[in-house]
Amino acid sequence: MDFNALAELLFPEITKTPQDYEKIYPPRGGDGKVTRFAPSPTGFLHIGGLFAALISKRVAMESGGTFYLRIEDTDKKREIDDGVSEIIKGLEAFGVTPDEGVLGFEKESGNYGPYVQSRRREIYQTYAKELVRKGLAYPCFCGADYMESIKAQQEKEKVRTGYYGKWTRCRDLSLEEVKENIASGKSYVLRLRSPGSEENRISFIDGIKGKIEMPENDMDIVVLKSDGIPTYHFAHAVDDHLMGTTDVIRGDEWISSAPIHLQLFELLGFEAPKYSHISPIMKEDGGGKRKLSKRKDPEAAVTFYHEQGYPTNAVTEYLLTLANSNYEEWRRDNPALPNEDFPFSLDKMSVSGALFDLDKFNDVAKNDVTRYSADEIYDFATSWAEQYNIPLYKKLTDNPSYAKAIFAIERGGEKPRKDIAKWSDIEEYSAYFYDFNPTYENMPEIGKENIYALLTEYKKIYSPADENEAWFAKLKELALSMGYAKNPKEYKKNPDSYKGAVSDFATALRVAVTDRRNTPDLCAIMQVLGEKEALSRIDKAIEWSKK
RNA sequence: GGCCCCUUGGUCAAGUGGUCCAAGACUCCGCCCUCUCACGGCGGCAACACGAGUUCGAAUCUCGUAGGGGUCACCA
Repeated sequence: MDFNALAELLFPEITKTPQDYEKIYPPRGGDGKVTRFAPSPTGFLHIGGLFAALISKRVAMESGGTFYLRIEDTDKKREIDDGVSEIIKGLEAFGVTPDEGVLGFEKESGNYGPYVQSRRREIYQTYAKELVRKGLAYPCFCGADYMESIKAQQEKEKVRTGYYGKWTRCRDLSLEEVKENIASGKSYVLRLRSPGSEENRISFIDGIKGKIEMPENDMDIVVLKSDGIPTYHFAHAVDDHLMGTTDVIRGDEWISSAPIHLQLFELLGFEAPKYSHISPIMKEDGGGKRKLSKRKDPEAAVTFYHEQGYPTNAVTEYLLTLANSNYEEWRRDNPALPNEDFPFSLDKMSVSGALFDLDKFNDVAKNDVTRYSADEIYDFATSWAEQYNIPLYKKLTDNPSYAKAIFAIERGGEKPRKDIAKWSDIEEYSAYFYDFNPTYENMPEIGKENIYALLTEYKKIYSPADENEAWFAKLKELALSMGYAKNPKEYKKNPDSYKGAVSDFATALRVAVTDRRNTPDLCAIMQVLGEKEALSRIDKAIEWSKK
């Protein structure tokens, strides 16, 4: 067989050679690691994708290397319209921005492009042609029907399914036969003539899982589809070689095709990258675990966190705790540092899949929120509300300083509150500052007449300028003078000698002002409300207690 | 089914042959602090999948079993 003739027959229009491309894309120099995120634009960005991208970026950052974004759009059937922009938007929202590659629609940076596979057709074909020339690839005219029939036969015989060994009908077609087939208009794919054998064992060192040993690939896998577009396997080898990727970090569903990839790199004369296969993020499902599914689980889509209003940084922090469990410890020791400063390490990655734990995530988010100032929270919350909660947006922007004052209550300091995990919590958290329609059903059980007396007396001593300590001292003094015990314990000891405890008084006042039993510091709340509003609320409660 | 990966409390996990009658975090519970809640402090429940072997000694090494996951496309 004259492979050169076959190559020319198949790729007459390809005039470049691999050497030409090697010149155009010279090795990158420097010893930083080059990583990439290479999704296909088939849907929203998945949390697992974000996870892989985050890790890839950190690995590059850690070594002073480069992290780039490549779009694998070789399957036009599954592609969706906004796929690319969804991915870019998603990455950007969570701060996983690429240093190089695809930046937006028709927009990219870097010297190793194009970074969109559909624009690299000629490159793939050049390398495919070379493969044919070397006798390592051949056209295959077996259609879907034949593939199905051998699959059925193989299943019947209980042997491995696939195009290999004696099942390869087109492997040894003569040049004449190929010509005839093409002339008669038959479509074909280009297959690898795999030199491998199932008997041989190959192994590689995975950056996360360690040594992995598998049988060598002996399948004549498709390299170019009938439309001349490469399969993932082939595009992966060509692109990651040409783009100088040193470390491929991807989901562990790829482990099983690693032998194909290793073989491809070898046959093409490329140095294989270091592979690190990360386990998928799982979800609890009726006692068992399963991969987070884009279909069934809303929290699988990165947009979920956006819609709920989780701080984007909290998502990153949680993902980092899943990736490197020492992250939490580091965070505790360095509460003020940006998470970029954390020394990320691939070999601390867990080998098994972690369950996504919403409780834990909420805790991470709450802690994250405690680190923001009232102004920052205001900015985050308004931009979230503008998109997802217009009534809240209106409230917040009508009076920014009022809103900021609300967020400032008990913020900062030694004992930060952890009420807010996500911006959508703010509506409920701040409700009584805006709409006040009290039911008073939370009033303490001390009798309306006592509440009446308490509140009327309180008005006389209320001084809006009082700070917490003075404020409470006054309240306590008044309560004691009116026959209340200094604490619940005291009251319980002698319930008959008191009308209640100071805490009942505080609760009555709290309910009068907020209609809730549980709130942050009441003194601060009254200050934020202002003297007029506070007094009017107290009056309202007094009115109620008269009935 | 073949091939491959995985297996420490409910969850995330530390642990690389003795320092482990197994750390820490989340959740839950109790107590303390306390004007409520929260925060914080103290304490509690709760785990090395199972079985053999190697070894003076195993969560840690080996083998087997079981369970979970992945993959077997002209999808990535």
